[in-house]
Amino acid sequence: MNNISQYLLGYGIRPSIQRIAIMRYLTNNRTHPTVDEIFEVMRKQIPTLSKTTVYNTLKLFVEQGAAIYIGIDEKSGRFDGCVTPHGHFRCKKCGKIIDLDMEINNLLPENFHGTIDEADFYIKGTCEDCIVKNN
Amino acid sequence: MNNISQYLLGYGIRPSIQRIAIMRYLTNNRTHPTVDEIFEVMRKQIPTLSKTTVYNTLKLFVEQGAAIYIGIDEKSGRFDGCVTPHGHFRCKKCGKIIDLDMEINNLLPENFHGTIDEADFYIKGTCEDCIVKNN
DNA sequence: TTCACTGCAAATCATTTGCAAGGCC
DNA sequence: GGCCTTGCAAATGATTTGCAGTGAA
Repeated sequence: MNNISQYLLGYGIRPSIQRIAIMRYLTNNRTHPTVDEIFEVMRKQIPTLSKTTVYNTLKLFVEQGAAIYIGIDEKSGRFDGCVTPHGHFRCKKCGKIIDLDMEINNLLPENFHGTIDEADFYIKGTCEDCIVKNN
Repeated sequence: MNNISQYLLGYGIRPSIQRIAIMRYLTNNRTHPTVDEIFEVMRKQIPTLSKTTVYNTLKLFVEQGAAIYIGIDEKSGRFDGCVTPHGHFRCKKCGKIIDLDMEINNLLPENFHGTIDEADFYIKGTCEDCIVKNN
């Protein structure tokens, strides 16, 4: 019983081989991958893996709160294994997504009276690396 | 020459019948509609209207800065004719999207050094109406 | 044995593209 | 005439669904 199994169990998720592998990938690689990126990398380790399972698994993770869905990319959804509230920046040049440390809950407007399940701050522009490279 | 034509010309967009109608719809109805919602309403006024034209037009508006794309809905893109920076809240119960008045540019983290093209603050949860109705 | 999980294939849905016709300068 | 705009149909790509096989409690 490894710590990823423990993590999943803490969110009420049964740890199967596939689920452990996908969660391990998410936590080891903070690249905010798409379903396809996860699938392509994981199939090398688990050749029988189906893309449906990747979809199922990520959907389950998000529903149970073990991962978060990031909608900053218009083309396809991205996922983050870090569930602590923070913002996201996407570079329009290189496509990279960078985490922004922000206390999002402090930023809520005063005149807002609903309950909050999720909050994300999305920024798009050009990252420092691309500015330096003059891309 | 009406004021919507003027508005579009100010963004370098030639005002065709379709473009004026779609921009008028966006500014008169602050409902953050999807392409499909716009198409269904507009085809009653312009029966020959094609969904492709709605896509083309909204894409052009966003490129030219006359409207903004809202990625808060995982299913499909939404659009806002108000280009002044502000946040968005989506109620998970009724699906409604509400504008949040916020000076988004004041919220950027200090350690961030990229350039910014777009910024949006997304919140999801339950709106006041749905809380009152106990939906 | 039962029930959850997996994986394949087919279906669906949003969006894009190719291309021909129409309209404006 | 030439170019921009439009609209239809087909293509694409992401995601979901149906269903049968597998495996673990």
